[in-house]
Amino acid sequence: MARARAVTIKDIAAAAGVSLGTASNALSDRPSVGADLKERVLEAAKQLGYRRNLVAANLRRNTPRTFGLCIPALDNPFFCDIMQNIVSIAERNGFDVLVLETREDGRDEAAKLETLYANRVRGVFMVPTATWSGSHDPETPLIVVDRIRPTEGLPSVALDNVGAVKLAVDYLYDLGHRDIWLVVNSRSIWNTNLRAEGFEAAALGKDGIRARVIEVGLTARETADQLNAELALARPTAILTASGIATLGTLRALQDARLAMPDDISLLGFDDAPWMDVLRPSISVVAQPIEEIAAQAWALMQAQIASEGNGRHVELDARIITRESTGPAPTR
Amino acid sequence: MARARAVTIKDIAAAAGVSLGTASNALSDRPSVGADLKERVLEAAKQLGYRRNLVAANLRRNTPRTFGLCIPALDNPFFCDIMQNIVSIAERNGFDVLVLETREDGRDEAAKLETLYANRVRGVFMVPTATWSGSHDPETPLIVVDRIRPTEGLPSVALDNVGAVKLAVDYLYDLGHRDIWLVVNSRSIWNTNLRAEGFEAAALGKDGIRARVIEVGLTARETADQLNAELALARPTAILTASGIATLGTLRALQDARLAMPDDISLLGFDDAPWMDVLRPSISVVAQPIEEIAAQAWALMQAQIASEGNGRHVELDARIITRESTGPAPTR
DNA sequence: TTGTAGGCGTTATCAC
DNA sequence: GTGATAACGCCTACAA
Repeated sequence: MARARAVTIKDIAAAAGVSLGTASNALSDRPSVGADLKERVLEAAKQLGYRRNLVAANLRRNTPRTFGLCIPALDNPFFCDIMQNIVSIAERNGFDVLVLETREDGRDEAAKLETLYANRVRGVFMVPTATWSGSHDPETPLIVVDRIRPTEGLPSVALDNVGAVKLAVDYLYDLGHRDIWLVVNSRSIWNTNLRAEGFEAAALGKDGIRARVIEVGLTARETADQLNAELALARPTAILTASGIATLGTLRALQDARLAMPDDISLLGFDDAPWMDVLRPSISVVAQPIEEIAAQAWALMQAQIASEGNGRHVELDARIITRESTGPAPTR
Repeated sequence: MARARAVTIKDIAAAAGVSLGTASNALSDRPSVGADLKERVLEAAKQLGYRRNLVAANLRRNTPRTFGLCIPALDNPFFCDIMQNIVSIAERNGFDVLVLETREDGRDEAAKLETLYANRVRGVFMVPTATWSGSHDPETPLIVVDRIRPTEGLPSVALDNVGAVKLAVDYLYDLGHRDIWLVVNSRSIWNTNLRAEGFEAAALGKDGIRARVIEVGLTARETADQLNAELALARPTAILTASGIATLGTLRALQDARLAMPDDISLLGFDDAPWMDVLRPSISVVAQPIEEIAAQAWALMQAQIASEGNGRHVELDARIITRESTGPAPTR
């Protein structure tokens, strides 16, 4: 499709009988232009169906109205939520978002970042993979989202993972649970490992609690199978999970073991999902404040662009959504 | 953050001691450049950390390496899957994609489309809202995805909705079901209405079948409540749903009514989701070929760019994923 | 094979 | 308040 030449500012300047500069000023709504001329220019623009060429504009002003977003997996509901919120805020502020998927691949990630830089994005929001080298363009503001890694002090925003788990343990403890398991997919993942550490730390401070971390595979199926094996040997009164996948797998294991929630056992999931609110019993969860995470990421980006608050790290609090899967500990 | 001037082609030309044109040719890997010079240029580029400015390049050649994607809702797993697949294909082909969310709002949609055009995207993939005016830039290839509307012949790709439902009805009929309901959220939505029509048509051709369309509200909760009311009065042997939301709501209703799947009743959902495979019983579904939809959308886009096959419409077949929620009709 | 120069559509800086 | 004119960084005839 050979694109016809689009109508440019020059065309409308000619049509309105003004100079190119004046046309530009009028179209950009700059103060220094007479009301009558402005009218004429705008009219001509509408007549000709003028559409500002943002790529030219961006080239000229060197501050594009585009942000970049690097997400590990676009088919993951949690990341989709993050994306949805960031895109939404950006749009509200008149920015576009270039979305790239890194598929949890560190090599790829570096290439994706380069692509973003080649497009001269104004800044990058990034959920880094575990293998990210950390290398980035110091000229382009970069906000790390959700996953903080023990690296150079990049500005970042994430859940207070330790606090979240502590909240969960408190909640279960107050319901009378003394025998609690944490199901975690892999302690080699930074966030879930933090949650496991938080779990152990929280348990340490409680009287008469028997807390145990069950480390399982990365899929829901593996989680279910391995948890089933554990449940054949012993049984807690409550299970807390450290991720959405773990929640799903645990749910399956409990159904396989014909344990009723919350009468036989309480289940407190991690990360909310629409179906959790609908199923019977609906699933209580530790929910991340995704909107707030996105809002803080945006705020950090603005600060970074204004070169304030370099390297600040923001941690946000989780909240517990109480539904039907959690209840008082059974008295045995 | 006042961005320092980035290193340009001019800088590396100077550093390599060649002319600007040669530098450009070398960096673009054009044939007409000596091996030694090319080497020197590439070396200089690496030394200085040169990064091609794509916005300048795009401006010059007027064929950006960016596509636009308009999606109604970024928090919907089905659309996320579509997006993931399109983004993935685009990336594989060296293109970026600008993602915009229309929130099912037709006014917004027009504005979003304008944004994309302002960025001079190479083409637009779009899942249109019900209220889309259909207006678009004839110069920019537009591929309609998932939702075909009875409009001007835009190239489009979608599920064969009628065929999908026919497949589902055949499947249930063969299992012995004669009393089948279709739960559909709203017949004012084009796709789900097609599914309802397909359901009625498919049932017409079957001996001794009693088929009924239950139209419910737009949320899973409403679906559950309204279906519960219906189930109090009568009960089919199988329920087919017309969307993911409807599936979720139906599931809740069945759990509320304490109907066991598949012994009391069979449930065949629409659109697959990870949790459906994990829960007990796992949910059988009519699944859309999302990868193929994305691949076809891409192919249509390429054809459109080459100005072939204008206005072609592609329909793809659904397939049934048999899991535990469907089984032979109970003999009463 | 290499260098030169014009232009893509804007914005911004000047004179007027 | 308005109008030339010079960038922005790159690509690409075309000339050398």
